[in-house]
Amino acid sequence: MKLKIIIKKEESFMPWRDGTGPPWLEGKFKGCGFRLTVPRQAILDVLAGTAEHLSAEDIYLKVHKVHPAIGLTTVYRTLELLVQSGMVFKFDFGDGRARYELSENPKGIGHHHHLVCTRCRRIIDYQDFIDEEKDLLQKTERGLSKKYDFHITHHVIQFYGVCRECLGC
Amino acid sequence: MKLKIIIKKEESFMPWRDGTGPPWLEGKFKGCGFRLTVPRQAILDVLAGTAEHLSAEDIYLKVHKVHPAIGLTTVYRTLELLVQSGMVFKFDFGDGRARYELSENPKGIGHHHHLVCTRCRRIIDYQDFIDEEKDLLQKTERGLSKKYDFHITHHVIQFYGVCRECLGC
DNA sequence: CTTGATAATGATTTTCAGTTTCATTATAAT
DNA sequence: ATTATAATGAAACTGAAAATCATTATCAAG
Ligand SMILES: [Mn+2]
Ligand SMILES: [Mn+2]
Ligand SMILES: [Zn+2]
Ligand SMILES: [Zn+2]
Repeated sequence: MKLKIIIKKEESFMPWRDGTGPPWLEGKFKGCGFRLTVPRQAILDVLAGTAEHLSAEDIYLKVHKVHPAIGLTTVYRTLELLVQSGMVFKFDFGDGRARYELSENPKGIGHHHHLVCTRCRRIIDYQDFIDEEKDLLQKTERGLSKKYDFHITHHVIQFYGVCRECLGC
Repeated sequence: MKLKIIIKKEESFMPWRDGTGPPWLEGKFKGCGFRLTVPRQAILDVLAGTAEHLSAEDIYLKVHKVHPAIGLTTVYRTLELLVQSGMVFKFDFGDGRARYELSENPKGIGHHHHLVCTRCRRIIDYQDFIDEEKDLLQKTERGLSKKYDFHITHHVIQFYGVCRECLGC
C-alpha cells in the first residue's frame, strides 16, 4: 500500500522534474495534475514571506492566523509535496524537527549553505563563498556522477560549530 | 532542569574537546570523568566493526546478540555521549531515524562525504574527491569563521540524487 | 577488603513530530 | 448540473527518542 502511493507520486512529478514542465513558484500548479488550492497558496505565501527556517508547526501557526480552518495535516502533506517536487528544501539542523525553506526564493536570496550553532541552534545563511565553491562543486558533482553512475539532484552543505553569541560568554 | 544537565555535560566534555585531553578511540575514557564500561565498549566495538551507517536500534540489536542485558536506553545515551564528544557523527539521511558513524575509523576509512539515493535510501561513501575539496573547504571555513565569528568544528556534505541501481530500470 | 559517594544502567513511562485513516468537501472537466 | 477525482481536516495512530527512577556498577578512601 505504501509502495503504491510512492509510485503514484513519482509518476505525477515527472512532468516538471525532467525539465519539460514549468516551475510554479507563485501559482502554477495546473498542467501538472495538481491543484493550487487556498491551503497550498497560503503555505507557499508563508514560505515566500519569511527569511527564517520554519518547522511544519511554525508554518501551521502562521497559516492559522489567516486561515484558521487549515489543518496541520495539510501543512505536512503540502510540504512533502513541495519537497518532492523540488520547490522546497527540507533540512535537519539537529533539533527534533524538520525545517523548510523555499529552494528558489522569488524575490530574495537563492541557493545558499548553512552555519549551524550546536549550542543555541542558531542558523546562519551564507552565500558569500559559494561563487568560489561553485566550480569545484560542479566539478565534484560531475566526477561523482560519472564514477558512481549517480544522478545528483541537489546537495546539502552545513558547517557546525559555535556562533559569535555563544562564543562571547 | 534540562539546562542544568546540558551545562554539566559541556563542562565534562571540555578536557578533551579543547585539544588537551587524549582521544579515546579504543579504551580511553578515564581521565575525562567517564568510565569505559562493558556496554560502552560493546557499542564502540559495533561501531568500529562495521562499514554501514547503523541506526540506534541496529546497534542495539548487534550489541544484544553478545550482551543481551544491555538496553536500548543505554545505546541512545552512549551514542549521544559519543556524538557530543566528537567521536561519532550523527547523520540524517532522510529516513525517519538517525544514523551513526565513527568519526575516525581506527583501521579503515577516515573522513568522507555521502551520496544519498532518494529512491532506495542507499548511502555511498566517497573520499576520492575530498583531496581536491580540502583546500577550498579549509579556505571556506577560514573565511566563514572570520566573517561570522563562527568557530567551526565539523561539516556535513551530502549529495542527493538517484543511484545506479535505481537509474537502471 | 570494607565503605561511601557517585556514575551508569535498564525497565518503564512519556513525549511529540510525523503519518494514516476516513468521512467530508472542493475542484475541474463534461 | 452531474460526475469523477483530488484535496482536506479531525481524530487516531506510530515510532524514534527522551525522561523517570529504582537498582547496580565503578572507583577512590580509609
Ligand atoms: Mn537557509
Ligand atoms: Mn559514511
Ligand atoms: Zn550559538
Ligand atoms: Zn537507489
